[in-house]
Amino acid sequence: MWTVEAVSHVGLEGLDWVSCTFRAMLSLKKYLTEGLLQFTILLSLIGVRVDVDTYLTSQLPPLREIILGPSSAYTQTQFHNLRNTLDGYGIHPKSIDLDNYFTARRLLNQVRALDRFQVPTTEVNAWLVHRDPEGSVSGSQPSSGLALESSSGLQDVTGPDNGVRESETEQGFSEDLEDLGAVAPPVSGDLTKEDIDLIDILWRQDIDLGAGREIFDYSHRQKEQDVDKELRDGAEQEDTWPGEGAEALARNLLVDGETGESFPAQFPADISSITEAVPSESEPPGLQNNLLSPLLTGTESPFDLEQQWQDLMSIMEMQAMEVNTSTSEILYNAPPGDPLNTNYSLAPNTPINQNVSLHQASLGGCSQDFSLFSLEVESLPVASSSTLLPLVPSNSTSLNSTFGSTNLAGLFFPPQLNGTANDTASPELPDPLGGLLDEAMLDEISLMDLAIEEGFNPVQASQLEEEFDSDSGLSLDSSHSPSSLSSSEGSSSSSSSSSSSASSSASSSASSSFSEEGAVGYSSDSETLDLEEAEGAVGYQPEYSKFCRMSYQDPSQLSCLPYLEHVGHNHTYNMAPSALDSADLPPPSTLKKGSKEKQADFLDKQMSRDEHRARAMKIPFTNDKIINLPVEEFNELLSKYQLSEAQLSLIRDIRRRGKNKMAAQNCRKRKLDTILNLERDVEDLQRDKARLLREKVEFLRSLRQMKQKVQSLYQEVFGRLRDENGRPYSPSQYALQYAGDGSVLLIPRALADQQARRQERKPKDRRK
DNA sequence: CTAAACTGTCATTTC
DNA sequence: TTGAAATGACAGTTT
Repeated sequence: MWTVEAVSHVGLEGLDWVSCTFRAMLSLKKYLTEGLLQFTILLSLIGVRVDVDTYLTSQLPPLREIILGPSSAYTQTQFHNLRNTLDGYGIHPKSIDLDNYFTARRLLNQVRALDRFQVPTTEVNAWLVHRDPEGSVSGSQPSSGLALESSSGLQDVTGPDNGVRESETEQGFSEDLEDLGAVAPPVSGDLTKEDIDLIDILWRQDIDLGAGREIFDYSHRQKEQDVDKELRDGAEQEDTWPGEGAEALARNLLVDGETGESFPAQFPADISSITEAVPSESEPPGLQNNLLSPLLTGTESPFDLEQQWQDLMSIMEMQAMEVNTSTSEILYNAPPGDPLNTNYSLAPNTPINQNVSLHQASLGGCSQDFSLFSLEVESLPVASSSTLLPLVPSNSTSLNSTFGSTNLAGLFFPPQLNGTANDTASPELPDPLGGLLDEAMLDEISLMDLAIEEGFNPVQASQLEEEFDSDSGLSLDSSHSPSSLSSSEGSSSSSSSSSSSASSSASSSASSSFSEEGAVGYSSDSETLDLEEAEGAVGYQPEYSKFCRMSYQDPSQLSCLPYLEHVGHNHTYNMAPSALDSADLPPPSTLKKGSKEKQADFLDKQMSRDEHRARAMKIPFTNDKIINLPVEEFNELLSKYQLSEAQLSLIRDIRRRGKNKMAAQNCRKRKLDTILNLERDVEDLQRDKARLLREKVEFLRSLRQMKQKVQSLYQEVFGRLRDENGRPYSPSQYALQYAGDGSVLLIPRALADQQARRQERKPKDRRK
């Protein structure tokens, strides 16, 4: 259904575009916007990171999410870090894994950067400067094909605001660097103005999305929330324990969104200052768009684009679906009204065809793994004996070709392909972007091979992205933890189901280990417990979503976060009861005192109520153990310590609640699975029903044809029969009867009627 | 600000 | 009989 909607949507857009082709400015901008978007998403889908997203304005916040899924925040963080790494700016010294990762990827990214598609910033800006004298009047009334290029914000670019903006940009950037604890001067020799702008734009876009870089750092977000909370009601403290210095520290220290580095900040947080430094944030699209891309304006509805790209993602999902079912799906989607309607199987033809066009337009040649699509495309005409058949050959050839002008035209002219003129081949369509985008795209496509050689399969990545709802193409590691794989269960009928189970289970070890071990500072064997937890208890751990809601499904990746890396590797704490109190206190004299305190503070915020209670009651072991230990070991553990009645009661409550919590989670998961399974069953049954109905229609049709054939043969034979006088028999008096042995007898009509009646009764009698 | 979704908890039932 | 699991219901929190 969505496919039809998506295609029709694109088709409408396309018609609109066609009608406005030569009026052009708005249309061209729209065209370019869509084109860039499609281009970007397409490449993102196949694993080539083109940061056109960067150049899109804040009006398109969902884009990143659509491309990368909910994990995009993490990817974004990576990207910032990547740029920082590439540009020589400071990365957090503690994030060794991250550094290794980026070191490993640096070459590829540098190579990519060489050929990076950079239409919007420098080149276009310069071009706009040239256009300024003549086209600065207004962008809304383009009179020629060229004038239309002058976007509405041209004045702003070259006007006084530009200088202001640049200075502000640099100011903001230097602030950024300061915030990052940068080791390089704000404008180093390696950094071009373009780079600065790019970074600025990236940053700005992040802010556009509602947050600074900090948004990608959960610790920081959490800390911010906590700090805010503390500021709001400082008396709320439920459980206080020694080490309040951390909180005091938290008031003055903020964690950098990318590096995790602490830095002093005046309240309110740095976001506000950033926003002040970048005044275009709050301004209407004009200036901003100029900065980002003069080709883009605010005319495009984000929702439409979002819809389109969600549809695109859905198409990618469809790629993973079983292709053989397409026919029955078609039947299923057809209006089930009259099964005898001969149009029954033909009804969805139009959507099908549009669907094919969309595939070509959006996905053609994007991967070598396209056999599914071509299969589908080629199999569709079988089911749809329609006038749209001639389209198929061109489509299949296009599918097999690489990105060229043809496919680009298909990419950027989906409207025409999907519109009424389905047969019109794309090559003769005007392609103003042709050369420009061709090269860029081809370059990126060629670079895609590098990515593949790197062990990164874009198709797999996109599928993984769908399955696990995480791990964007540039995630650190596409491998998932064993627990996530093992617990993704066969019961998961749909992607959502599998994603929930996988993500939750994958996260269980990470979340619990961090929240417990990191926060409390004891329990050296929480990992084994976590494994048990993940395997034995279905592994649905909601703390995960609290802890790193952003993207992390793979616990191994957590180590790449600086502030988590410290925690994750912190196995130095032991569970000795005597060490508890000292562990609770932040280590007084360490080099990383500040960060440790901060982490303790942060992780403290992550603790559940029971954990706080346990800490308050000085329970000498982790809630993890309390909850997950078998009864014997649990009792054994209790016997080791001399606990007060209150402590024992609390421990029992914690155990009960913990067990019940997991039970509730399992229960809900089970419920959800049941619902999903039922849903799938219903779908299957409906599919079967549709298939059976179709077969019935076929049988009835063939039966009718055979009857007609028999009737005509009967009449022919009967008409040739002559009596002894050479006259034909009267049909009213005689009839032909088929004998069991295949012979045909001519008998009187009355006798034939009698026998017919008998034969009619017999089945009825049998039924009775 | 509100509705919906999510999550934790309790009470009770089931195994 | 007891403990653990399952589940409905409710409340608090987040989106």
